[in-house]
Amino acid sequence: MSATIQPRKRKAPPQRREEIVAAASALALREGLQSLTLRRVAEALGVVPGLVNHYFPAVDDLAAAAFAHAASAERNALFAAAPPSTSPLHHMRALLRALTAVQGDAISLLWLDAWQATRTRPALRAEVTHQMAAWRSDLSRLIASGVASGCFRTPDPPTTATRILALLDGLSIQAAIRFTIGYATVRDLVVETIARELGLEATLLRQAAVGEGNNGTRPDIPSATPP
Amino acid sequence: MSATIQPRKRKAPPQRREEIVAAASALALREGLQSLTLRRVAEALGVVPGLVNHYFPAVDDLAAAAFAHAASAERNALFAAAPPSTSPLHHMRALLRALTAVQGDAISLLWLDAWQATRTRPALRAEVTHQMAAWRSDLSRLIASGVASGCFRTPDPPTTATRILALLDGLSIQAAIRFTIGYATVRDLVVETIARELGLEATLLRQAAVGEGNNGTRPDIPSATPP
DNA sequence: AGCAATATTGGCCATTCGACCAATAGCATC
DNA sequence: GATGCTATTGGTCGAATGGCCAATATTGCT
Repeated sequence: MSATIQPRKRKAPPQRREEIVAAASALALREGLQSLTLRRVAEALGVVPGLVNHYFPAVDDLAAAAFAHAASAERNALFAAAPPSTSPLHHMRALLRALTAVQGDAISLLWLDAWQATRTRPALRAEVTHQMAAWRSDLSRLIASGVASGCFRTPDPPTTATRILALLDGLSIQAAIRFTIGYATVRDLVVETIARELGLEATLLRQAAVGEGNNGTRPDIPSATPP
Repeated sequence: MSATIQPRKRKAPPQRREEIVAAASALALREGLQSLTLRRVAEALGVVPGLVNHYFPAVDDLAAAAFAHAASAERNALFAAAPPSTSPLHHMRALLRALTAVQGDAISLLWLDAWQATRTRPALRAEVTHQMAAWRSDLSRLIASGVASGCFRTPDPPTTATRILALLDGLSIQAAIRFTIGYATVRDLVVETIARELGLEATLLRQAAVGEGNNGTRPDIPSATPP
Protein backbone atom coordinates (compact mmCIF):
# COMPACT_ATOMS: atom_id res chain seq x y z
CA MET A 1 0.00 0.00 0.00
CA SER A 2 2.67 2.49 0.98
CA ALA A 3 5.54 3.28 -1.32
CA THR A 4 8.77 1.53 -0.50
CA ILE A 5 11.42 3.71 1.09
CA GLN A 6 13.21 5.72 -1.53
CA PRO A 7 16.63 7.28 -1.30
CA ARG A 8 16.14 11.00 -1.51
CA LYS A 9 15.53 11.84 -5.11
CA ARG A 10 15.46 15.28 -6.51
CA LYS A 11 13.07 16.04 -9.32
CA ALA A 12 12.36 19.04 -11.47
CA PRO A 13 9.79 21.23 -9.69
CA PRO A 14 7.17 21.11 -12.45
CA GLN A 15 7.33 17.32 -12.59
CA ARG A 16 7.17 16.97 -8.83
CA ARG A 17 4.32 19.38 -8.67
CA GLU A 18 2.43 17.39 -11.25
CA GLU A 19 3.09 14.20 -9.30
CA ILE A 20 1.66 15.78 -6.20
CA VAL A 21 -1.43 17.03 -7.97
CA ALA A 22 -2.03 13.65 -9.59
CA ALA A 23 -1.65 11.82 -6.29
CA ALA A 24 -3.92 14.31 -4.54
CA SER A 25 -6.51 13.97 -7.27
CA ALA A 26 -6.47 10.18 -7.06
CA LEU A 27 -6.73 10.33 -3.28
CA ALA A 28 -9.64 12.77 -3.44
CA LEU A 29 -11.44 10.55 -5.92
CA ARG A 30 -10.82 7.47 -3.81
CA GLU A 31 -11.54 8.74 -0.31
CA GLY A 32 -13.12 12.15 -0.65
CA LEU A 33 -11.91 15.70 -0.60
CA GLN A 34 -12.03 15.78 3.18
CA SER A 35 -9.25 13.22 3.52
CA LEU A 36 -6.99 15.29 1.34
CA THR A 37 -4.29 15.92 3.88
CA LEU A 38 -0.70 16.98 3.58
CA ARG A 39 0.28 13.78 5.31
CA ARG A 40 -1.97 11.54 3.26
CA VAL A 41 -0.71 12.92 -0.01
CA ALA A 42 2.88 12.77 1.17
CA GLU A 43 2.40 9.17 2.27
CA ALA A 44 0.95 8.23 -1.10
CA LEU A 45 4.05 9.63 -2.77
CA GLY A 46 6.52 8.20 -0.28
CA VAL A 47 7.55 11.71 0.62
CA VAL A 48 7.66 13.90 3.66
CA PRO A 49 4.61 16.08 4.42
CA GLY A 50 6.71 19.19 4.41
CA LEU A 51 7.48 18.71 0.74
CA VAL A 52 3.84 18.83 -0.21
CA ASN A 53 3.54 21.92 1.90
CA HIS A 54 6.52 23.37 0.05
CA TYR A 55 4.73 23.14 -3.28
CA PHE A 56 1.33 24.06 -1.86
CA PRO A 57 1.78 26.43 1.08
CA ALA A 58 -1.98 26.34 1.68
CA VAL A 59 -4.04 23.18 1.66
CA ASP A 60 -6.78 25.13 -0.02
CA ASP A 61 -4.61 25.48 -3.11
CA LEU A 62 -3.82 21.78 -3.11
CA ALA A 63 -7.49 20.90 -2.91
CA ALA A 64 -8.27 23.30 -5.74
CA ALA A 65 -5.51 21.83 -7.90
CA ALA A 66 -6.59 18.26 -7.17
CA PHE A 67 -10.20 19.03 -8.00
CA ALA A 68 -9.18 20.87 -11.14
CA HIS A 69 -7.14 17.85 -12.22
CA ALA A 70 -9.97 15.37 -11.75
CA ALA A 71 -12.68 17.59 -13.18
CA SER A 72 -10.63 18.63 -16.18
CA ALA A 73 -9.69 15.04 -16.89
CA GLU A 74 -13.32 13.95 -16.99
CA ARG A 75 -14.43 16.94 -19.00
CA ASN A 76 -11.60 16.42 -21.44
CA ALA A 77 -12.47 12.75 -21.78
CA LEU A 78 -16.07 13.65 -22.54
CA PHE A 79 -15.51 16.55 -24.89
CA ALA A 80 -12.06 17.15 -26.34
CA ALA A 81 -11.22 13.45 -26.56
CA ALA A 82 -14.42 12.66 -28.43
CA PRO A 83 -13.87 11.62 -32.04
CA PRO A 84 -14.41 14.83 -33.98
CA SER A 85 -16.24 12.94 -36.71
CA THR A 86 -19.19 12.05 -34.48
CA SER A 87 -22.33 14.06 -35.00
CA PRO A 88 -23.57 16.27 -32.16
CA LEU A 89 -26.42 13.85 -31.60
CA HIS A 90 -24.08 10.89 -31.19
CA HIS A 91 -21.83 12.97 -29.00
CA MET A 92 -24.74 13.97 -26.78
CA ARG A 93 -25.83 10.37 -26.58
CA ALA A 94 -22.37 9.27 -25.47
CA LEU A 95 -22.34 12.10 -22.95
CA LEU A 96 -25.61 11.04 -21.40
CA ARG A 97 -24.65 7.39 -21.43
CA ALA A 98 -21.50 8.21 -19.50
CA LEU A 99 -23.12 10.63 -17.06
CA THR A 100 -26.14 8.51 -16.22
CA ALA A 101 -24.41 5.16 -16.15
CA VAL A 102 -23.26 4.67 -12.63
CA GLN A 103 -24.76 5.78 -9.40
CA GLY A 104 -22.50 6.75 -6.57
CA ASP A 105 -19.39 6.96 -8.66
CA ALA A 106 -16.31 8.75 -7.49
CA ILE A 107 -16.52 11.86 -9.63
CA SER A 108 -20.06 12.68 -8.56
CA LEU A 109 -19.04 12.34 -4.95
CA LEU A 110 -16.04 14.56 -5.61
CA TRP A 111 -18.25 17.26 -7.08
CA LEU A 112 -20.48 17.02 -4.05
CA ASP A 113 -17.47 17.36 -1.76
CA ALA A 114 -16.25 20.33 -3.76
CA TRP A 115 -19.59 22.11 -3.65
CA GLN A 116 -19.71 21.71 0.07
CA ALA A 117 -16.08 22.58 0.78
CA THR A 118 -16.64 25.78 -1.15
CA ARG A 119 -17.86 27.19 2.12
CA THR A 120 -14.45 27.33 3.68
CA ARG A 121 -11.96 27.15 0.79
CA PRO A 122 -11.79 30.25 -1.38
CA ALA A 123 -9.32 28.80 -3.87
CA LEU A 124 -11.40 25.69 -4.29
CA ARG A 125 -14.45 27.84 -4.67
CA ALA A 126 -12.83 29.74 -7.51
CA GLU A 127 -11.84 26.49 -9.17
CA VAL A 128 -15.34 25.05 -8.80
CA THR A 129 -16.95 28.04 -10.47
CA HIS A 130 -14.26 27.87 -13.14
CA GLN A 131 -14.98 24.21 -13.84
CA MET A 132 -18.72 24.82 -13.89
CA ALA A 133 -18.20 27.60 -16.38
CA ALA A 134 -15.97 25.36 -18.48
CA TRP A 135 -18.64 22.65 -18.50
CA ARG A 136 -21.22 25.18 -19.56
CA SER A 137 -18.92 26.44 -22.27
CA ASP A 138 -18.13 22.99 -23.65
CA LEU A 139 -21.71 21.82 -23.53
CA SER A 140 -22.91 25.08 -25.00
CA ARG A 141 -20.53 24.67 -27.91
CA LEU A 142 -21.75 21.13 -28.52
CA ILE A 143 -25.36 22.28 -28.49
CA ALA A 144 -24.61 25.18 -30.79
CA SER A 145 -22.93 22.91 -33.29
CA GLY A 146 -25.94 20.61 -33.07
CA VAL A 147 -28.25 23.51 -33.77
CA ALA A 148 -26.08 24.58 -36.68
CA SER A 149 -26.16 21.11 -38.17
CA GLY A 150 -29.88 20.92 -37.67
CA CYS A 151 -30.13 17.98 -35.28
CA PHE A 152 -30.91 20.11 -32.21
CA ARG A 153 -33.41 22.88 -31.98
CA THR A 154 -33.20 25.44 -29.20
CA PRO A 155 -33.28 29.22 -29.16
CA ASP A 156 -30.33 29.85 -26.84
CA PRO A 157 -27.59 27.19 -26.48
CA PRO A 158 -25.91 28.70 -23.38
CA THR A 159 -29.21 28.83 -21.52
CA THR A 160 -30.02 25.30 -22.57
CA ALA A 161 -26.59 24.17 -21.40
CA THR A 162 -27.13 25.76 -18.02
CA ARG A 163 -30.47 24.02 -17.64
CA ILE A 164 -29.10 20.64 -18.65
CA LEU A 165 -26.22 20.96 -16.22
CA ALA A 166 -28.57 21.79 -13.38
CA LEU A 167 -30.53 18.66 -14.20
CA LEU A 168 -27.37 16.61 -14.12
CA ASP A 169 -26.39 18.17 -10.80
CA GLY A 170 -29.62 16.96 -9.29
CA LEU A 171 -28.91 13.54 -10.71
CA SER A 172 -25.45 13.69 -9.16
CA ILE A 173 -26.99 14.05 -5.76
CA GLN A 174 -29.27 11.09 -6.29
CA ALA A 175 -26.19 9.17 -7.36
CA ALA A 176 -24.17 10.31 -4.38
CA ILE A 177 -26.81 9.42 -1.83
CA ARG A 178 -27.39 6.08 -3.51
CA PHE A 179 -31.04 6.73 -2.93
CA THR A 180 -31.43 3.72 -5.18
CA ILE A 181 -35.17 3.88 -5.16
CA GLY A 182 -35.64 6.90 -7.31
CA TYR A 183 -32.43 6.97 -9.30
CA ALA A 184 -33.96 5.31 -12.34
CA THR A 185 -36.97 7.61 -12.35
CA VAL A 186 -34.78 10.66 -11.95
CA ARG A 187 -32.56 9.46 -14.76
CA ASP A 188 -35.61 9.14 -16.96
CA LEU A 189 -36.67 12.64 -16.06
CA VAL A 190 -33.23 13.95 -16.91
CA VAL A 191 -33.21 12.24 -20.31
CA GLU A 192 -36.73 13.30 -21.16
CA THR A 193 -36.19 16.89 -20.12
CA ILE A 194 -32.91 17.17 -21.94
CA ALA A 195 -34.56 15.82 -25.07
CA ARG A 196 -37.25 18.45 -24.72
CA GLU A 197 -34.66 21.15 -24.21
CA LEU A 198 -32.95 20.08 -27.41
CA GLY A 199 -36.15 19.72 -29.40
CA LEU A 200 -35.67 15.98 -29.76
CA GLU A 201 -37.88 12.95 -29.41
CA ALA A 202 -37.16 11.48 -25.97
CA THR A 203 -36.63 8.07 -27.51
CA LEU A 204 -33.64 9.38 -29.42
CA LEU A 205 -31.82 9.97 -26.16
CA ARG A 206 -33.49 7.41 -23.95
CA GLN A 207 -31.95 4.52 -25.76
CA ALA A 208 -28.62 6.14 -25.17
CA ALA A 209 -28.92 6.20 -21.42
CA VAL A 210 -30.03 2.59 -21.22
CA GLY A 211 -27.48 1.41 -23.75
CA GLU A 212 -24.79 -0.81 -22.35
CA GLY A 213 -21.78 0.40 -24.28
CA ASN A 214 -18.74 1.28 -22.21
CA ASN A 215 -19.81 -1.44 -19.79
CA GLY A 216 -21.73 1.07 -17.74
CA THR A 217 -18.68 2.84 -16.42
CA ARG A 218 -17.34 6.27 -17.07
CA PRO A 219 -14.20 6.76 -19.09
CA ASP A 220 -11.06 6.13 -17.16
CA ILE A 221 -9.42 9.08 -15.57
CA PRO A 222 -5.65 9.19 -15.43
CA SER A 223 -4.49 8.13 -12.02
CA ALA A 224 -1.16 8.81 -10.38
CA THR A 225 -0.99 5.82 -8.06
CA PRO A 226 1.17 3.11 -9.59
CA PRO A 227 -0.56 -0.27 -9.85
CA MET B 1 -22.72 36.70 21.81
CA SER B 2 -21.90 34.19 24.52
CA ALA B 3 -24.39 33.41 27.23
CA THR B 4 -23.72 35.10 30.55
CA ILE B 5 -22.31 32.87 33.25
CA GLN B 6 -25.08 30.87 34.79
CA PRO B 7 -25.12 29.26 38.20
CA ARG B 8 -25.32 25.56 37.60
CA LYS B 9 -28.91 24.83 36.74
CA ARG B 10 -30.38 21.40 36.56
CA LYS B 11 -33.06 20.74 33.99
CA ALA B 12 -35.23 17.79 33.11
CA PRO B 13 -33.36 15.61 30.60
CA PRO B 14 -35.96 15.87 27.83
CA GLN B 15 -36.01 19.64 28.07
CA ARG B 16 -32.23 19.91 28.14
CA ARG B 17 -31.97 17.53 25.23
CA GLU B 18 -34.38 19.64 23.23
CA GLU B 19 -32.39 22.75 24.08
CA ILE B 20 -29.22 21.12 22.81
CA VAL B 21 -30.85 19.99 19.59
CA ALA B 22 -32.33 23.41 18.97
CA ALA B 23 -29.01 25.14 19.59
CA ALA B 24 -27.19 22.65 17.39
CA SER B 25 -29.74 23.13 14.64
CA ALA B 26 -29.42 26.89 14.80
CA LEU B 27 -25.65 26.66 14.76
CA ALA B 28 -25.68 24.30 11.79
CA LEU B 29 -27.98 26.63 9.89
CA ARG B 30 -25.84 29.62 10.71
CA GLU B 31 -22.33 28.26 10.20
CA GLY B 32 -22.65 24.90 8.53
CA LEU B 33 -22.78 21.33 9.66
CA GLN B 34 -19.00 21.15 9.78
CA SER B 35 -18.79 23.63 12.62
CA LEU B 36 -21.18 21.58 14.68
CA THR B 37 -18.82 20.82 17.51
CA LEU B 38 -19.38 19.71 21.05
CA ARG B 39 -17.59 22.82 22.20
CA ARG B 40 -19.45 25.17 19.89
CA VAL B 41 -22.83 23.86 20.91
CA ALA B 42 -21.87 23.90 24.56
CA GLU B 43 -20.65 27.47 24.23
CA ALA B 44 -23.89 28.54 22.59
CA LEU B 45 -25.81 27.12 25.54
CA GLY B 46 -23.43 28.44 28.19
CA VAL B 47 -22.68 24.91 29.20
CA VAL B 48 -19.69 22.61 29.46
CA PRO B 49 -18.82 20.48 26.41
CA GLY B 50 -19.04 17.31 28.45
CA LEU B 51 -22.73 17.89 29.00
CA VAL B 52 -23.47 17.86 25.30
CA ASN B 53 -21.41 14.73 25.06
CA HIS B 54 -23.48 13.28 27.89
CA TYR B 55 -26.70 13.62 25.91
CA PHE B 56 -25.08 12.73 22.58
CA PRO B 57 -22.23 10.29 23.16
CA ALA B 58 -21.41 10.44 19.46
CA VAL B 59 -21.25 13.64 17.46
CA ASP B 60 -22.79 11.77 14.57
CA ASP B 61 -26.02 11.45 16.55
CA LEU B 62 -25.98 15.14 17.41
CA ALA B 63 -25.52 16.10 13.78
CA ALA B 64 -28.35 13.80 12.77
CA ALA B 65 -30.64 15.26 15.41
CA ALA B 66 -29.76 18.82 14.47
CA PHE B 67 -30.37 18.17 10.79
CA ALA B 68 -33.62 16.40 11.56
CA HIS B 69 -34.73 19.39 13.60
CA ALA B 70 -34.03 21.91 10.86
CA ALA B 71 -35.33 19.80 8.02
CA SER B 72 -38.49 18.80 9.83
CA ALA B 73 -39.16 22.39 10.80
CA GLU B 74 -38.99 23.57 7.21
CA ARG B 75 -41.00 20.68 5.89
CA ASN B 76 -43.60 21.19 8.57
CA ALA B 77 -43.80 24.89 7.77
CA LEU B 78 -44.33 24.11 4.10
CA PHE B 79 -46.78 21.24 4.44
CA ALA B 80 -48.47 20.61 7.75
CA ALA B 81 -48.66 24.28 8.68
CA ALA B 82 -50.30 25.21 5.38
CA PRO B 83 -53.89 26.34 5.73
CA PRO B 84 -55.91 23.22 4.96
CA SER B 85 -58.42 25.23 2.98
CA THR B 86 -55.96 26.12 0.23
CA SER B 87 -56.33 24.23 -2.99
CA PRO B 88 -53.48 21.94 -4.10
CA LEU B 89 -52.65 24.43 -6.83
CA HIS B 90 -52.35 27.29 -4.39
CA HIS B 91 -50.36 25.09 -2.06
CA MET B 92 -47.99 24.12 -4.84
CA ARG B 93 -47.60 27.75 -5.80
CA ALA B 94 -46.70 28.70 -2.25
CA LEU B 95 -44.27 25.82 -2.13
CA LEU B 96 -42.46 26.92 -5.25
CA ARG B 97 -42.47 30.52 -4.19
CA ALA B 98 -40.77 29.57 -0.95
CA LEU B 99 -38.30 27.14 -2.47
CA THR B 100 -37.20 29.30 -5.36
CA ALA B 101 -37.17 32.60 -3.56
CA VAL B 102 -33.71 32.98 -2.16
CA GLN B 103 -30.43 31.83 -3.49
CA GLY B 104 -27.78 30.74 -1.06
CA ASP B 105 -30.09 30.48 1.89
CA ALA B 106 -29.19 28.58 5.00
CA ILE B 107 -31.39 25.54 4.56
CA SER B 108 -30.09 24.77 1.08
CA LEU B 109 -26.54 24.97 2.34
CA LEU B 110 -27.48 22.71 5.23
CA TRP B 111 -28.85 20.09 2.87
CA LEU B 112 -25.67 20.31 0.86
CA ASP B 113 -23.60 19.83 3.99
CA ALA B 114 -25.75 16.90 5.02
CA TRP B 115 -25.47 15.18 1.65
CA GLN B 116 -21.72 15.49 1.80
CA ALA B 117 -21.28 14.50 5.44
CA THR B 118 -23.27 11.38 4.67
CA ARG B 119 -19.95 9.91 3.63
CA THR B 120 -18.62 9.63 7.13
CA ARG B 121 -21.67 9.84 9.41
CA PRO B 122 -23.94 6.81 9.38
CA ALA B 123 -26.55 8.26 11.71
CA LEU B 124 -26.75 11.45 9.69
CA ARG B 125 -26.98 9.37 6.55
CA ALA B 126 -29.98 7.52 7.94
CA GLU B 127 -31.62 10.80 8.89
CA VAL B 128 -30.97 12.29 5.46
CA THR B 129 -32.62 9.40 3.68
CA HIS B 130 -35.45 9.60 6.17
CA GLN B 131 -36.01 13.28 5.50
CA MET B 132 -35.81 12.76 1.76
CA ALA B 133 -38.41 10.04 2.04
CA ALA B 134 -40.60 12.28 4.16
CA TRP B 135 -40.37 15.05 1.57
CA ARG B 136 -41.32 12.62 -1.13
CA SER B 137 -44.22 11.38 0.94
CA ASP B 138 -45.54 14.85 1.72
CA LEU B 139 -45.15 16.11 -1.80
CA SER B 140 -46.62 12.91 -3.18
CA ARG B 141 -49.67 13.36 -1.00
CA LEU B 142 -50.11 16.93 -2.17
CA ILE B 143 -49.87 15.88 -5.80
CA ALA B 144 -52.29 13.02 -5.29
CA SER B 145 -54.84 15.33 -3.73
CA GLY B 146 -54.35 17.68 -6.63
CA VAL B 147 -54.96 14.88 -9.07
CA ALA B 148 -58.05 13.84 -7.15
CA SER B 149 -59.44 17.36 -7.21
CA GLY B 150 -58.66 17.63 -10.90
CA CYS B 151 -56.18 20.50 -10.88
CA PHE B 152 -53.14 18.30 -11.51
CA ARG B 153 -52.79 15.58 -14.07
CA THR B 154 -50.10 12.95 -13.74
CA PRO B 155 -50.15 9.16 -13.93
CA ASP B 156 -48.07 8.41 -10.85
CA PRO B 157 -47.84 10.98 -8.05
CA PRO B 158 -44.91 9.34 -6.19
CA THR B 159 -42.82 9.24 -9.34
CA THR B 160 -43.73 12.83 -10.12
CA ALA B 161 -42.77 13.81 -6.59
CA THR B 162 -39.38 12.15 -6.94
CA ARG B 163 -38.73 13.95 -10.19
CA ILE B 164 -39.73 17.32 -8.81
CA LEU B 165 -37.52 16.87 -5.79
CA ALA B 166 -34.55 16.01 -7.96
CA LEU B 167 -35.15 19.22 -9.88
CA LEU B 168 -35.23 21.19 -6.67
CA ASP B 169 -32.02 19.51 -5.52
CA GLY B 170 -30.26 20.76 -8.61
CA LEU B 171 -31.62 24.20 -7.89
CA SER B 172 -30.34 23.90 -4.34
CA ILE B 173 -26.84 23.49 -5.67
CA GLN B 174 -27.13 26.53 -7.88
CA ALA B 175 -28.37 28.38 -4.83
CA ALA B 176 -25.58 27.11 -2.64
CA ILE B 177 -22.83 28.03 -5.05
CA ARG B 178 -24.40 31.40 -5.66
CA PHE B 179 -23.61 30.85 -9.29
CA THR B 180 -25.73 33.94 -9.75
CA ILE B 181 -25.43 33.90 -13.47
CA GLY B 182 -27.62 30.93 -14.16
CA TYR B 183 -29.81 30.82 -11.10
CA ALA B 184 -32.71 32.59 -12.77
CA THR B 185 -32.57 30.37 -15.83
CA VAL B 186 -32.38 27.25 -13.71
CA ARG B 187 -35.31 28.47 -11.68
CA ASP B 188 -37.29 28.94 -14.85
CA LEU B 189 -36.40 25.44 -15.95
CA VAL B 190 -37.54 24.07 -12.61
CA VAL B 191 -40.86 25.87 -12.77
CA GLU B 192 -41.52 24.92 -16.38
CA THR B 193 -40.60 21.30 -15.87
CA ILE B 194 -42.67 20.99 -12.74
CA ALA B 195 -45.62 22.48 -14.56
CA ARG B 196 -45.16 19.90 -17.30
CA GLU B 197 -44.92 17.11 -14.75
CA LEU B 198 -48.18 18.24 -13.23
CA GLY B 199 -49.95 18.74 -16.54
CA LEU B 200 -50.23 22.48 -16.00
CA GLU B 201 -49.64 25.56 -18.06
CA ALA B 202 -46.24 26.90 -17.09
CA THR B 203 -47.70 30.35 -16.58
CA LEU B 204 -49.84 29.02 -13.76
CA LEU B 205 -46.72 28.28 -11.74
CA ARG B 206 -44.34 30.83 -13.18
CA GLN B 207 -46.20 33.73 -11.71
CA ALA B 208 -45.88 31.99 -8.38
CA ALA B 209 -42.11 31.85 -8.45
CA VAL B 210 -41.74 35.46 -9.45
CA GLY B 211 -44.39 36.68 -7.06
CA GLU B 212 -43.15 38.77 -4.21
CA GLY B 213 -45.29 37.56 -1.37
CA ASN B 214 -43.44 36.56 1.77
CA ASN B 215 -40.90 39.21 0.93
CA GLY B 216 -38.84 36.68 -0.93
CA THR B 217 -37.73 34.79 2.13
CA ARG B 218 -38.55 31.33 3.33
CA PRO B 219 -40.82 30.86 6.30
CA ASP B 220 -39.10 31.36 9.60
CA ILE B 221 -37.68 28.34 11.28
CA PRO B 222 -37.80 28.16 15.07
CA SER B 223 -34.46 29.07 16.50
CA ALA B 224 -33.14 28.28 19.93
CA THR B 225 -30.73 31.15 20.36
CA PRO B 226 -32.32 33.84 22.48
CA PRO B 227 -32.22 37.33 20.98
C1' DA C 1 35.86 18.28 -10.53
C1' DG C 2 34.17 21.77 -7.65
C1' DC C 3 30.44 24.72 -6.41
C1' DA C 4 26.29 26.94 -5.66
C1' DA C 5 21.31 26.71 -5.81
C1' DT C 6 17.55 24.55 -3.95
C1' DA C 7 14.74 20.36 -3.58
C1' DT C 8 14.05 17.60 0.29
C1' DT C 9 14.27 16.14 4.87
C1' DG C 10 13.14 15.73 9.79
C1' DG C 11 11.28 17.85 13.38
C1' DC C 12 8.50 20.92 16.01
C1' DC C 13 4.54 23.85 17.49
C1' DA C 14 -0.07 25.47 18.39
C1' DT C 15 -4.67 24.28 17.65
C1' DT C 16 -8.73 21.67 17.57
C1' DC C 17 -11.28 17.77 17.91
C1' DG C 18 -14.03 13.67 20.20
C1' DA C 19 -14.15 11.08 24.04
C1' DC C 20 -13.76 9.76 28.76
C1' DC C 21 -14.04 10.18 34.00
C1' DA C 22 -14.20 11.27 38.87
C1' DA C 23 -16.08 14.90 41.71
C1' DT C 24 -19.71 18.10 42.73
C1' DA C 25 -24.07 20.17 43.44
C1' DG C 26 -29.06 20.80 42.31
C1' DC C 27 -33.54 18.92 42.62
C1' DA C 28 -37.17 15.72 44.01
C1' DT C 29 -38.68 12.60 47.20
C1' DC C 30 -39.41 11.03 51.61
C1' DG D 1 -35.52 19.31 56.73
C1' DA D 2 -32.58 15.33 55.50
C1' DT D 3 -31.20 12.29 51.76
C1' DG D 4 -30.25 10.00 47.47
C1' DC D 5 -30.28 10.16 42.55
C1' DT D 6 -28.11 12.14 38.72
C1' DA D 7 -27.47 16.26 35.91
C1' DT D 8 -23.52 18.93 35.52
C1' DT D 9 -18.91 20.29 36.07
C1' DG D 10 -13.89 20.68 35.23
C1' DG D 11 -10.16 18.56 33.61
C1' DT D 12 -7.38 15.30 30.92
C1' DC D 13 -5.87 12.35 26.98
C1' DG D 14 -4.67 10.91 22.46
C1' DA D 15 -5.03 11.77 17.76
C1' DA D 16 -4.88 14.55 13.82
C1' DT D 17 -4.24 18.71 11.43
C1' DG D 18 -1.79 22.92 8.97
C1' DG D 19 2.00 25.50 9.02
C1' DC D 20 6.85 26.71 9.79
C1' DC D 21 12.03 26.27 9.95
C1' DA D 22 16.87 25.00 9.98
C1' DA D 23 19.79 21.35 8.20
C1' DT D 24 21.08 18.35 4.49
C1' DA D 25 22.08 16.31 0.20
C1' DT D 26 21.28 16.18 -4.71
C1' DT D 27 21.58 18.09 -9.06
C1' DG D 28 22.94 21.11 -12.76
C1' DC D 29 26.24 24.48 -14.06
C1' DT D 30 30.76 26.48 -14.42
